[in-house]
Amino acid sequence: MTSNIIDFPKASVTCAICPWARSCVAEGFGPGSEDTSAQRCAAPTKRGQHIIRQGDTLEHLYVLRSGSAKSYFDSSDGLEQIVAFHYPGDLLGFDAIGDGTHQTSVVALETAALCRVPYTELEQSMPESPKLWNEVMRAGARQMRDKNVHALMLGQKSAAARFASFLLDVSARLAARGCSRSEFNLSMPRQDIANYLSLAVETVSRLFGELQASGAINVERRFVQISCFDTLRDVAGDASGGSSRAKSG
Amino acid sequence: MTSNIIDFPKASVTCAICPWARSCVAEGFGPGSEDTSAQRCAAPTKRGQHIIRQGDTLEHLYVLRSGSAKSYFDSSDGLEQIVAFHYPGDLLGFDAIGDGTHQTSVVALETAALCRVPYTELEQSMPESPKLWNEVMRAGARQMRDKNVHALMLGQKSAAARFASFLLDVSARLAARGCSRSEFNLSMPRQDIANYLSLAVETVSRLFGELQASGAINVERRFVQISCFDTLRDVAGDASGGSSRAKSG
DNA sequence: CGCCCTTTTGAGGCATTTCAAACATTGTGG
DNA sequence: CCACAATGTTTGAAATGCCTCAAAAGGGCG
Repeated sequence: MTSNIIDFPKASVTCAICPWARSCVAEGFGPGSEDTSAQRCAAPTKRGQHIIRQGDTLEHLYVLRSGSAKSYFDSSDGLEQIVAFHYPGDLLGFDAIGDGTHQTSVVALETAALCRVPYTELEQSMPESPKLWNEVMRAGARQMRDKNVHALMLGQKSAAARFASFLLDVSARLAARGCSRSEFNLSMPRQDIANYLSLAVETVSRLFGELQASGAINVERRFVQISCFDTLRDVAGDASGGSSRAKSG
Repeated sequence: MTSNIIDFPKASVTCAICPWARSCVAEGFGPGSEDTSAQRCAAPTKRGQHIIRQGDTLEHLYVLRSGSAKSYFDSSDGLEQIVAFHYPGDLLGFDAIGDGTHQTSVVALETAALCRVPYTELEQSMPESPKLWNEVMRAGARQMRDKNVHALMLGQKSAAARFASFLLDVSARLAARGCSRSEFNLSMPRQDIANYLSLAVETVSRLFGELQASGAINVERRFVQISCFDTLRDVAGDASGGSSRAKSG
């Protein structure tokens, strides 16, 4: 078992039978959505393959149907920051709406199925399906909240607190998709966790070890079992010698 | 001179005479926008007053017309992170669209004029004015890009690089609004700069001193003169002993 | 089976924080 | 208009959390 999320059927997928339809922004797209939705499903994407490349012109938005992905941002000076991990139901590519150019790259962390939504088509459907647009906008706004949480984590929390927050976050996201909240496989390498949390890989490795030693979790490579959520929440709060840096006026 | 932005007329303001209309998401709102726009202008807000409070139900979106503001996010554990500074033309409150609740607080940094847009009204106008909605969405997407840049800055750059990036960013934003890019007043205290960049106030103070000593800038309290943009760009890159922490796979 | 990527562990170093104190500025009431 | 308080800013010295460097052990895959 390497993936938490059951694979999505590869062909003839309709929103009607999609397990994620309820929480999916693509649901209800256009008139007669059951028929048209199938053709919007892109071919499965394997681990490491790019779904979106930073700098590309906006042609499609995507909805992740199965598997997982990361999106990252490259600066002009060669720095790279992973800004989000994605799970089924997530909208990919929203930031490209700003100026018609994708601002982040998105790459599959494991075999993934996608819905591909042509943006011009989506744009033209706006007057007749305001509800769908509202959904897209709401998905964007939710991502914005996530980014605020991420910024707070990077800015104000200690390494241990960031790490515990990350585990709780993954747990919650998987639980929201019907998986176990206490047992799951991380789909990303330590390196990606480190980058997302802005820590050194070695620090992440040590934090895994420390949390395991404390009895709060059990780790076997990428397989994680959470045995004490309270401990995790304590650490994620500001338990450790977390700096109280940069308070706001 | 404490403000870079000339004060906006307080009453009877119409989009037609608004200096920021071209880059404003509120422009073109509804039919007969010139007449209706005036009533959408909220009373001027003084320094320290809240425009939006985190947790409030979404009732209005706002457009900043003059002055400046900051938005910040409070975590359940009492931590606080400033996530953005705002200048005229900026849309405020987008993140509330996610679940109908404002996710960040917004407070004026100096006397500010605002356009207040009732959200239900805006929502109902969607079918007839898709262009406006597109503008709102684009504004949101641009903010998302800004947040990615912010995350990269917090995660990957040294204190000096963050600080130089900040000065260049403010300079660019003011320049885009017709102000001098090389001479301006910062509207926020050191404490807010420190929080936004996730540094200690003392570090920010020292960085001001160091950049001034290097001759790149001149500082007099909150008044900043940039004399060498190249130096600033160098520092903002990854010049100093910036950690190459957390590279992504 | 051997190569490469990932993960782990240890020891030392440094960037930035924390603590401490003085100074400047703004606002307020007498 | 001045005294006083509150806030904002600067500077110095010491402490520390996390990184960097170094090296080895553990899987995955051709």
